[in-house]
Amino acid sequence: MKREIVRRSTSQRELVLEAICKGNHLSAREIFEIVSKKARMSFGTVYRNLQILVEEGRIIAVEADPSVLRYDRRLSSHYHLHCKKCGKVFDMPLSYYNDLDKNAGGASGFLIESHTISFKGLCPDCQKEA
Amino acid sequence: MKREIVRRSTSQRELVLEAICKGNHLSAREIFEIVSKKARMSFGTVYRNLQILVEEGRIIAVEADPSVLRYDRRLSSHYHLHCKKCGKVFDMPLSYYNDLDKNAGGASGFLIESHTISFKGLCPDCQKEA
DNA sequence: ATAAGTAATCGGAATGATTACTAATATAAG
DNA sequence: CTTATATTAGTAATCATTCCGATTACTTAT
Repeated sequence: MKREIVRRSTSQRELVLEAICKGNHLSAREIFEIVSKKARMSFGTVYRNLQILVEEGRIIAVEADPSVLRYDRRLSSHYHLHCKKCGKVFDMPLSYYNDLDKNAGGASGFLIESHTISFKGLCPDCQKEA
Repeated sequence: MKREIVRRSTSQRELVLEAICKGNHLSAREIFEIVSKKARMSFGTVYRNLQILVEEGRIIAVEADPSVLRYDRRLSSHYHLHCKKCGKVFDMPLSYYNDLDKNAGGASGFLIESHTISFKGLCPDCQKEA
């Protein structure tokens, strides 16, 4: 019998969410830097609120850059590209392959919940410089 | 004019490679624990040799578990599943979608080098327990 | 065989992301 | 307003990974 946690609305949580919605694939550090200018804010608070927002399904954690988790507002599932040069993460204009989970699960014996596809390459800006 | 680095064969490097080939998707820490029983070995040496072996194309780094890089002998490109419960990483029996890179690059303006697909779910053993 | 040049090693310190902890604060409900 | 407890700030701790300086050990040429 676990007690139900009743979430409270706090300015810090709303500011974190706002930063994510305005920004693009921000890291916890970047979010902290934006939000700490507008309100008193500690690092732990950023991380805790990111976990809560993910749990509530309001944002998603993006793992395209292996060195750092990035966060994005929740839209329909999609894929990402990580630019080798500038390190930024971009959305890829492909829709989610629903069939992939079913197909991959069937033959293999794994119970598949979801998948992510991460592309590696160069973004348009970095191609120009090269 | 960059000087060519001439690699030397060392017992540490061979032991790292051997551990990877015998094991399955080991982390740097796990490799260290195996190899340090057989020879004098420091952490930095494990990491340096992992980088070298990846560079030489003899092993690959697998990013399916976001919290830690794992290493695998180099086979034909394939995909991985990260079990939510036990945390292990498994090979998925699917062959690499060569077309995906071409298709995704064409429309988007990105120059795509490669992609990875990571599945999340439960491995057969963990399904039984649940 | 010896010396020179340099790749590789050890061991530990440094870094960077993330998590954990504690006392103080703030919110929702009665 | 009071109470219960979710949330916070601030800091310490953890964990993976990288970096660095001194030493060791291959390799090649003498």
